[in-house]
Amino acid sequence: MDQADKLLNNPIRLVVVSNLHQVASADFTALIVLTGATKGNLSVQLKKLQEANYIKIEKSFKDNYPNTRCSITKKGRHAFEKHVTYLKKLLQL
Amino acid sequence: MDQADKLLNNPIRLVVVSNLHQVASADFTALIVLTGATKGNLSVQLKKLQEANYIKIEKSFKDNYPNTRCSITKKGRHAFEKHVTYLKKLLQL
DNA sequence: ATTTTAGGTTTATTTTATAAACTTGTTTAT
DNA sequence: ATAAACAAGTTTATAAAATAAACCTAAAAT
Repeated sequence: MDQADKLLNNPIRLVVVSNLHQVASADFTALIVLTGATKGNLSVQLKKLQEANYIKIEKSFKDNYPNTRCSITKKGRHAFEKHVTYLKKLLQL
Repeated sequence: MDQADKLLNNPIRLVVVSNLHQVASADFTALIVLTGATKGNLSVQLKKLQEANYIKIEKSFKDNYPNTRCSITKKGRHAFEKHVTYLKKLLQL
């Protein structure tokens, strides 16, 4: 029934998904600042979210530099909301 | 400043601490039921919480059987409350 | 007396998290 | 024009964590 979402236990991924739940999209650099993660770590965590189809990653070039832009998917949004519901119940919020 | 508590990322530990935050004490068997964890896993997670001084573990014999009773410490309570505050802020609750 | 149940712990294994090292290309300084 | 520094990531090696299987000790049941 009501369970913790395994992907959303990790604090970096939770911050990312929580943010993408609010903001249409965010790029790699913004997520580095937001999470405080190293680039390598963020790269791995984003790939996991993408593989689970929680987020969509679009690569392009911006001002001559590679740019990685992330946005939440319907599935990701749903998972996030379910996880929040679970937490609220557990923590009595 | 405001950060996720590493020990409370794990869902089993979160459920345990959340419960002990409300109930004076709970024994091993009750926590097995509550968390749905295997005995081995719960044993490990409780030890981690104890090593961090988040919970106190008292062993005795009850009806001739060993009985492991857990309760939250001041430090555990504080950590839990801080973590909840962090989550509320992050998730906008 | 041996099998099953109770209440755990320890150990082995898999998974996960993380940072260091690497890659590819761009801009700036010499 | 070349070298050095910067930008934006990815891959890989390593450390840490999660988990379940196997194990232990004793009690109760058959």
